[in-house]
Amino acid sequence: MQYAAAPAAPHPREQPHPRERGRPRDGAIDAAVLAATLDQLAANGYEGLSLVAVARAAGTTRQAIYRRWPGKAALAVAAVASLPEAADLERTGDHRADLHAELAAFHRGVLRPGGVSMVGAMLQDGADPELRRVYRERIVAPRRRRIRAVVEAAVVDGSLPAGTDVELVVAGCTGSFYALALAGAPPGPDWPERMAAHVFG
Amino acid sequence: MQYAAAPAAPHPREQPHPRERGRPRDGAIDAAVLAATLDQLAANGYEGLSLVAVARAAGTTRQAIYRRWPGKAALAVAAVASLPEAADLERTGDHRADLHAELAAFHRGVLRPGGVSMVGAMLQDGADPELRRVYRERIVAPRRRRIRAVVEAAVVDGSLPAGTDVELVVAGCTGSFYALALAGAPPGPDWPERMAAHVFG
Amino acid sequence: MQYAAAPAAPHPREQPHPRERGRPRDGAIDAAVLAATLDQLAANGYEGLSLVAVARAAGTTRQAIYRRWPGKAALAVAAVASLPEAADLERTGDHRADLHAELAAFHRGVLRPGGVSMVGAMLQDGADPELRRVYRERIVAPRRRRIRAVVEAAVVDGSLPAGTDVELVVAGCTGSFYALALAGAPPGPDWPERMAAHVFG
Amino acid sequence: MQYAAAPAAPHPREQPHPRERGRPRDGAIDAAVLAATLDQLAANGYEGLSLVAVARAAGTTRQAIYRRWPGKAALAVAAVASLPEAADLERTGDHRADLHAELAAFHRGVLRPGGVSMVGAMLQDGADPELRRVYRERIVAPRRRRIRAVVEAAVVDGSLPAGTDVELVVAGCTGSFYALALAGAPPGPDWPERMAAHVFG
DNA sequence: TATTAATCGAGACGGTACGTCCGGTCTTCCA
DNA sequence: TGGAAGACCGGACGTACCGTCTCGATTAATA
Repeated sequence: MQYAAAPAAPHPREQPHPRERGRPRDGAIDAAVLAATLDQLAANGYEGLSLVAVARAAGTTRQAIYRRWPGKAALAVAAVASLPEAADLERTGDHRADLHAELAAFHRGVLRPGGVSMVGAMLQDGADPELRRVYRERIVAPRRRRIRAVVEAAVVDGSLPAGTDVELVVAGCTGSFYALALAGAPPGPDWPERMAAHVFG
Repeated sequence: MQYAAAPAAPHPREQPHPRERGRPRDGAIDAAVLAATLDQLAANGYEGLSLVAVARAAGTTRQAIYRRWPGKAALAVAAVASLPEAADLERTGDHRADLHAELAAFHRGVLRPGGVSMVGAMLQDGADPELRRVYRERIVAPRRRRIRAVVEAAVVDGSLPAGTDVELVVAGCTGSFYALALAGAPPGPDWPERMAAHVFG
Repeated sequence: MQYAAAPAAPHPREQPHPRERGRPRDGAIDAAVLAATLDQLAANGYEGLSLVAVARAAGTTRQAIYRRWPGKAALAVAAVASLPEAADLERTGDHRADLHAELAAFHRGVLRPGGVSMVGAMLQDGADPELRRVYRERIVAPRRRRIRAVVEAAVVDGSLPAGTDVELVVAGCTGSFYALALAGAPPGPDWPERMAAHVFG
Repeated sequence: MQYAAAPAAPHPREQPHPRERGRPRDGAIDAAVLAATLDQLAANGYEGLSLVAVARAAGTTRQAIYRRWPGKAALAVAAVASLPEAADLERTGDHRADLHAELAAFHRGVLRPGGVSMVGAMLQDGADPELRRVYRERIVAPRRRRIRAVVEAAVVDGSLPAGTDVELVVAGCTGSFYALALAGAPPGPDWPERMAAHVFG
């Protein structure tokens, strides 16, 4: 179990009767299923995600999954949505140090088991559109927003030239990691520092 | 196990005897299957790629496919790899124009049906190692080599500063595309030009 | 591994938990599949028995068949074994009439569709040992036991000489049928009577 | 290789031009294929007879088989027809000794590797009718004829009663072996003697 | 001696069946 | 009512076989 589900996430399928009748859902099953889903998703991609394997790994049955989510795609969405969102970092005003800190956080995140695989899964057409949307909203967008803030601040105070194509700088930061991973040469632990030096050389 | 479908080796699986023994493969089947695979890939993505549908669309049988490629994944790689790889481009000496041309070729390639999906598949841990190796050798490495040549030439003649981190520049070129695709904002047709301008601003 | 389809155990595979858990098997499928199998067996013989055709004729799927029997051979055995086994017959004390009745029952059984083919399959070295064991236990042994009882009773009361080789008499009863079938001259409907007369001439 | 093909058997498929042109057939292939076919037939039955396995065991290819026989059924027929026919035995006039000798010959034959399996294969509906016909003519009928001759001679000279059902006596001789084999209790080496004693007790 | 024609090894091809796995739905018992 | 177990349909996957076909290389009788 590599990931912890976000604790505040509401129950995926709203109960028809808000007044809960009968036996209540076992919350431990939600967590175990989501964690197992993330593992499977990272290890085998969306296509290789097997509900029977998830149920087995979570110590429950397929039916318990279908009671909570309408299908495979929704389960994957929920699993990704349960990933903890990185907290905002302190800004020091030293842009290079700020970017270094952001990229170090990104690096730690993407190097978690299955992190790169998850990126790969999200790039595939087969993935459910809703799944990709949630992943972007919860994982990709916040990270981009934070990196962009650092870069824009640098442009404002003249650390970067005025005409800088901010979008490409931001995309190049995380993108260089993907490109190197795809080339079979994932960058080493000094990558965040090198990247920050490259941008603010 | 060899999956390559290089244009110089018309039959996907290298024959152990260079002198071909037995009835030769029907090249029309190779072409029809690859074309049908690309269609299916574009229409339904990798997950929706069905060998029986491919065989039917190609007017042949599943067995003829399995004779050529060991399975669905290899077929998909072969289909993408079978598309005409951009020949080595003329160098004009104008580094910015050269990089623009290279990135335009990359852009065309990655926007082909299933191109991004293929990148995603190759980033996943579950992918067959041999498959990833072939993909890197046939697709990723040549492209990186060509882009690197342009960047290094620019460093040599002073168009880029001496201490430039060439690897990060190269990785940032294609990587920015991946990052934008992952963010749900795949760059538009002016991306090669913007990227070249960004590097050689 | 249990193939038996005894009337007292309606589900072919014994459930590990005597208290049945989960959704129970649909008995109508068992019946429909066995009936379709017998039809196919009679029409095309064992070799021409196709599980997909059986499933289609039974209005179900191959998977439902594989849930019940491990394969084609076991299905064929179950089909033949599923037909009503002659109950123990009343002994009249008239040994000749008793033997006649037993052999008539055997005759009816072995003339059922696929009956002789099944005997042939069970004589072959390639047959699954477990399969042969079940066939012997459920089909062959009871019949032999009943015929032997008649013959032994005849020896006891002097209708047959004291030194009679009972085993050979019993084996000769059913065996003569096999020998004639092998010779391409399967005996006619008077065979049970002739055989009884031959033994108790 | 358990069996030797009959040496005098003519080439299975007549050559269209009696004047042999081109490369002549390799007679060794005929023999090797027939022997391998008999082995496979005995080991796996007619259904389990695989031409690719036969070709491999015979050190040749499927095509060489199809050049000689039109298909699987014809190959099996030819293989069975190649079995050496047992020579007629000397009659001593001692009926019991004569029957003993005949049954001993039958016993030796049926105990050869795959002998019982071959009987089983011939009892199955799936076997080609022509195949069964040839087997009967070449193997079963001569044996029956010889045993019948002994029994009829015994009836003629009064060793057996006048009204004896000769057909059932003959069928019971070999049939008892089949019945015991089917019951999982194949008779031991004294069976020919016991059987002769049983008939002429 | 050169030609001709058939065989041999090898393997592709269409078609069909087998046995396994998964997704999504359902039906039963038990807590 | 939820949970565990498992049956159900539909469909895809990968393997094996049959009978036909098309290659290159070989081998002998003929021209």
